[in-house]
Amino acid sequence: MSLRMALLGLLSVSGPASGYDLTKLFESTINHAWQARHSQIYPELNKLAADGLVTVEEEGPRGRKTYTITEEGSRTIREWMLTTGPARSARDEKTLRAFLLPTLKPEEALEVLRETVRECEAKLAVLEEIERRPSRPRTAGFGRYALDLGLRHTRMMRDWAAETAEEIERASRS
Amino acid sequence: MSLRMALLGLLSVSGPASGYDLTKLFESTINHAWQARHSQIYPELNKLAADGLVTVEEEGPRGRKTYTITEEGSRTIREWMLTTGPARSARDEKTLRAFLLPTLKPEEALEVLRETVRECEAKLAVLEEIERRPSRPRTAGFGRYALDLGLRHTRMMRDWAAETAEEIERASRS
DNA sequence: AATCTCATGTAAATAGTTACATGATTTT
DNA sequence: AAAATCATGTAACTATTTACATGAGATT
Repeated sequence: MSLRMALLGLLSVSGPASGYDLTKLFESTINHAWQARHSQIYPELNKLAADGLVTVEEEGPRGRKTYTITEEGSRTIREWMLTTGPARSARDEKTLRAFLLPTLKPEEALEVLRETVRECEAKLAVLEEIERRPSRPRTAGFGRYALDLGLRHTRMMRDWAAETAEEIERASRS
Repeated sequence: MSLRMALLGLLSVSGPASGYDLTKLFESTINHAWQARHSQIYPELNKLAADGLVTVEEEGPRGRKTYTITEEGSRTIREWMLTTGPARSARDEKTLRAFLLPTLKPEEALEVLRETVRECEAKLAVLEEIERRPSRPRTAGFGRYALDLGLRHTRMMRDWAAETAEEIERASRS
């Protein structure tokens, strides 16, 4: 269901787009909250069209199909957004690794944490660069929230890794 | 692969356990980073046993099987933990919803954000309660990192939702 | 005796990944 | 002319969810 909603959401906020566009949009916007390959996106768009939630308004060169969200599609995404249910799937391999840190010896755990700090800082540099450059008006509002959450999440992770490393270091010295 | 590693990790840190125990451990510890039902856990444990990464050392009443991690299992989890690869899957439906907030009208988005704040605060109360009560020695180190990250994540989310709500309110007043 | 919790499993369906397949248009 | 990018798709495999199925032991 989430993939459907992600696609409807992107079409709703960014306007009409092709499967190819959506694949790239996925990568450049919601990538850190949800991932999908073109091999999953194309069939899903066909299903969405069959269900009347999107339409192909335009066919361009190289077989390009431009999808547009329909009234029914808009109603569907709106209802999903307003549905409050605690049944939210959350999977994060990085966090999983963090949980399993105690399986390692202190020196090994330290190395993993330091690597995490480095990765977070690299990601922060990218996100802060995006923050500085003005975005195209079409995705402005959308990008704002996404970016802000991404920045906060990455900083949180970096701080946790750094402080946990310090704690382990202190403990192993005593 | 992640489910295998989660199971090996839990067995490594918490000691021998049954599929039933592991199902509950999953829920009570790494639930916010990874989920798995018993219908996925039981077959995976059988595969792990077939691959020699765990053994059934003990069979109890009601067909209970107590799994223990083997030397090879320990080597496997250790290698996975030390492998740094940027190929980490991360899926979070809550964050996805946050991204799609611009599909809603400001008043609706506000309501969703306020609900998010309430949910985070409820979750924080639970986590802070766990933090206060002393844990059993067997899962102490494990619980520490998991809990700390969970607390930080939930606070980050709450603050983001609250501040974003304020921002939308300010914007809609002008 | 009934109900609850412990305990394990399988089957069917949906979701997601990896690999294969093809061809048009644009850029160098 | 070659290489890069645009563009869509399918097949096979793996992962995950939902629903079905069963029975033992403990508690009320």
